[in-house]
Amino acid sequence: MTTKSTRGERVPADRLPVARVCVDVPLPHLDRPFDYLVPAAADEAAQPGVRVKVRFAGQLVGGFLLSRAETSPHDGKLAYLDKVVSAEQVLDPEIARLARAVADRYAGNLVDVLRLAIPPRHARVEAQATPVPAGDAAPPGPPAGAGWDAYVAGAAYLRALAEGRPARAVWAALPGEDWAMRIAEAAAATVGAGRGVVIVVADARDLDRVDRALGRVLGDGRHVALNAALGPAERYRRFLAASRHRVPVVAGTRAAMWAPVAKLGLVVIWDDGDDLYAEPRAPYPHAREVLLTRAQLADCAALVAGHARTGEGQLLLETGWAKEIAAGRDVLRAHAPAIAPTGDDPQLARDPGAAIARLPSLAWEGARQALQAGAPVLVQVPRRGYLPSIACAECRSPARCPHCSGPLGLAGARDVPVCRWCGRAAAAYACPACGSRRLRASVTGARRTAEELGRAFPGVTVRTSGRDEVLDAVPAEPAVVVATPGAEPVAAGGYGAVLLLDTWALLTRSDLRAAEEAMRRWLNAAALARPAAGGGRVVVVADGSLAAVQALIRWDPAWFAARELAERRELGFPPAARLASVTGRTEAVTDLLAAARLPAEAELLGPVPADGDQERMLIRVPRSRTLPLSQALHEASAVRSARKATLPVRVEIDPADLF
DNA sequence: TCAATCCGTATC
DNA sequence: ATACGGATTGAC
Repeated sequence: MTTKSTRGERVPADRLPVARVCVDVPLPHLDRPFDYLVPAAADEAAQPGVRVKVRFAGQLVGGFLLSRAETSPHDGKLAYLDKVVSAEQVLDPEIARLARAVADRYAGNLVDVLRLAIPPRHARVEAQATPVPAGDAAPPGPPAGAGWDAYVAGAAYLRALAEGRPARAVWAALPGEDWAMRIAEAAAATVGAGRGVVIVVADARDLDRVDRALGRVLGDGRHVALNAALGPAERYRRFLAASRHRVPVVAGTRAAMWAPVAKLGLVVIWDDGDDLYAEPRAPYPHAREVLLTRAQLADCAALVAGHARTGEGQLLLETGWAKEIAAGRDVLRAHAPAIAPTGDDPQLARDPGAAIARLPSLAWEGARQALQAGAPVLVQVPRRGYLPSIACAECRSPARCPHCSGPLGLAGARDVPVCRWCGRAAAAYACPACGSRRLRASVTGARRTAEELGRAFPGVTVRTSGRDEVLDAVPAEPAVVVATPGAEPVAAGGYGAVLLLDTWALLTRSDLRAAEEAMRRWLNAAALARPAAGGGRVVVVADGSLAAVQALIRWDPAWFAARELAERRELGFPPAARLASVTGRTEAVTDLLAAARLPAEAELLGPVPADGDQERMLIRVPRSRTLPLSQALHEASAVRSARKATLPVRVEIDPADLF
């Protein structure tokens, strides 16, 4: 592969002698292709998508060959490619376009996105022939699609996939749904049309479910699972299985959204509200947005799925970009458990001595009956560690800034609430819902629940599933299963009862998405219960008049999402508006914003203090101004980096943590 | 007048 | 990071 030869003997390739290269230098002002000459000896290997080494500003750096051209617009003389690292075309043209679009949208660099999209090379793996991937050896299973008949537009959607049409849907999965199997069926329909599929789930446990379902529906060797936990060799091996088009279907956690497949026909994201979908590395793209962009660019089908519905999912429906797939009320009634609220007493909840008081009698009774009937009981408790926020002491509405609707917090030891977004003090705060002027801090959840419940139900097995140790499944026998959100094991035959405790801690988080997130977690847990006809019941320990609780009781995620979106329109929050955050030392933030030619509609909020000696500014624009905003911020970053500004500034579009 | 050095800027 | 060009300085 080496193109090195004796000095001076290199000649350019006859045809398309120019290689357009994305160099591995993550500086915003160098975020554009650079042209190099292809030595004749490297002509064959220097195909679009290969890794190359080039001399750039005196240094040897890596890069990706984006395309070949006959001529270059560059005035100066071109240098030769130093070498083609390997002939493996790891950057698919579809992914190259996607990565550029994502970089543009998130005010980031192409190289940064490519680093997220393409796993590090493993030469030994690359030299091997791609093996047929291992999977559950089983003959292709049930006839695809029957399970989709329960949904109003379900059968039509599968038909569209089978015909290779770019159908886009937001799917509200029924409680108790074998969603992994439905997704596998959708994948099979798409594969049947000769197209590829990319499926993204939030964590390893969900991936296992999808992996098994795909094995059953597609048979062996038709898909790979890309797990973030894989070692570098296996990760690259599976990436190559997709990249070399050995499999039509890729399923995986976040990074799998970049997986190349031949003739992409469908992208799927399950439970798109999960915060694991927010990429923690620059430029911080969200998996849902990446996949929707991908579907848009590839003109393929998309499926945004979950028991819950996010504001973003709702927006896709309201703008007409996607169609709804949901079950009718009668079908829903047949699948849903009986759900009832029971008030909690905040005084008792705060008293560490009142252990059993956290289990109101309705919840206790529901659990007891389920255990007696021989069924397991799921108890969901929040994880500790949420940011303390403040809420009305009377009606518990989260306290929001009268000026910009940002969350109020208590700064320092004083009692004056201060907005976390715009920094204004709200000394005269009165609750807009009930008029009360009394405020209280929210409490965090407790982890002693397992022991407490052990005492509440003597003789019953108590199992826990949480961050440290996650249970996949529990048998259909009496047991109390205490789990944190996202770690709920599936129960064979469903839980007899699901108890949602300490909801207060979830609902009063100062996060913009607190209610949406609480709703999502409750629905995901409640979906594991048996149908009401089979004795399944859910008890949510929360005020029954709260909208999220109402939506849960009626199992109406659509109503709740529409309400949330309407509220965010009112308040100017994402996804109804676009927000960017700029975080860094004061001088740096000021410097960047001074250089930024922001859209005329841009509204600046802040500054507010951030970690360490940093501060944060928020910039709000209408959704339609997203690209001008990103472009302005990227350009301003470019000006700073060209000037060798040393103080770092972090730019995020639609930041995941809006406090 | 020329060479050594400094500074800013582009990096193909 | 490094390399190059134009400006600047200093010695003859």
